[in-house]
Amino acid sequence: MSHTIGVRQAQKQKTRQALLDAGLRLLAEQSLSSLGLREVTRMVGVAPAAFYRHFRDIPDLGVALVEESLGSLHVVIRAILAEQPGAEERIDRTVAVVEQYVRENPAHVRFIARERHGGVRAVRKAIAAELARFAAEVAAGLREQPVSDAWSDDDVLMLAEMYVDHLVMTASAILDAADDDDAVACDRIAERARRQLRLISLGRLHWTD
Amino acid sequence: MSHTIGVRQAQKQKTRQALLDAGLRLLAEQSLSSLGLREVTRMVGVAPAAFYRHFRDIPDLGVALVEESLGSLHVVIRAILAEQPGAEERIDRTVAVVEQYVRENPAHVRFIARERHGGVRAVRKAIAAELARFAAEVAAGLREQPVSDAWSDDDVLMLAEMYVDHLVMTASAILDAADDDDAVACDRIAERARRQLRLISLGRLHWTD
DNA sequence: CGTGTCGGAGAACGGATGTTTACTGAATGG
DNA sequence: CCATTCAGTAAACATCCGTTCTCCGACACG
Repeated sequence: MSHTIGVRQAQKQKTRQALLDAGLRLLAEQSLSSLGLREVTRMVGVAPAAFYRHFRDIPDLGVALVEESLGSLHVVIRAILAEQPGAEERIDRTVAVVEQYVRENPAHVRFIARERHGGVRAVRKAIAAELARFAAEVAAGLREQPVSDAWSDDDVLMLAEMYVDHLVMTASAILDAADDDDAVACDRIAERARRQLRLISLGRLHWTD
Repeated sequence: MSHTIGVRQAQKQKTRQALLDAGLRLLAEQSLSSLGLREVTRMVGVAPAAFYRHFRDIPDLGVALVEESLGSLHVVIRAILAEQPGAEERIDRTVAVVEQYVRENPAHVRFIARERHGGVRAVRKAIAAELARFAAEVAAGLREQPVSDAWSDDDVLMLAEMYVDHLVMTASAILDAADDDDAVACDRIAERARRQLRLISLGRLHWTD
């Protein structure tokens, strides 16, 4: 294994992570543009000035949260694209994976949905760039499927972007229902998502007319 | 014409509207949860305490902005649903209407997109309720088309919700591009939206299999 | 082992915040 | 015409904010 470097750096990264966690927790009930620096440090239990050892300002922390949030989403995308069987099973698995991800990472999902159109330009741009990368990744996955043989690259990307948008919207909708402890609404949204994916899938089959 | 009541009430509504306008303007570069009461009154040129004559607090002003914003969106929905000719012209007109609406009401569009998943619960709920009403209205419009004859009411509503979501996302995307004065990106997004609508339309035609 | 590095503490700053209070003066309506 | 209503004013309140400064003490390393 690699040489363990620095009790110093280890502690620094620990508090840095604590700041990120506290920020994410506080963002459950407000937007990034109203998140206070002192608020974050207070929750971690460090002096306000310590914040500057890790981030230039709050938007900077926001950008770091984008990387953290969408980094873990990468796993989800790959899991969905790796599915082998037919269209129907694929859709079921996709929605199931999204449901599970939302259940396990509610704060990250909420953060992305909230700040995607939020009040901090730098964070908006970071999210948009990352989602564009996801769309490209999905497009590459779709390309490999025989169904896309007659498609132009532009159209494949268009479809991929629709999938990504639909994924974010679905995740956010499930989260909203989960916040109200409304399991019935959760299932209803999941079923709706499945049918919407089926509809898109149908359109995809008949695209080349 | 009706009896003109109250120079008193007229002036009151005038400042109330001024507060709403100022709030909407300030929300171009921040979220509602960080909008300051004093900030709003300062821009209007009125004492901070005067705010309380019109709204209980900032979230209250937020829900008033929801009514104002989505009230004007009603017109767009009806304009789209009233289209008579074939599917292709319908799609073109739909996107054109959305483009025009975004160009004429950028602040309202941004507000809805931003606060739909924003940090203020009351506003989120108000937007969700209003969008649900839109979806119901769209569903009623779709029901009347012969294509939907074999559809269940649930499926029609599912489709309507997809249209509404797609509409909001498209409007927001066009707005983002317009903010960067990127006319090319605007056109690209509009074209993408048209193709996505075509894909959905295709799926719709083959749903009953 | 001794010296330099550096993450964090603590205090202080000027300024902005939401809310309440007592008030003014013009429109209102009997 | 006169008493009342009420939108808006002005000042004061306690708090909170982001940022800067100096200082400390534990780790790093030659």
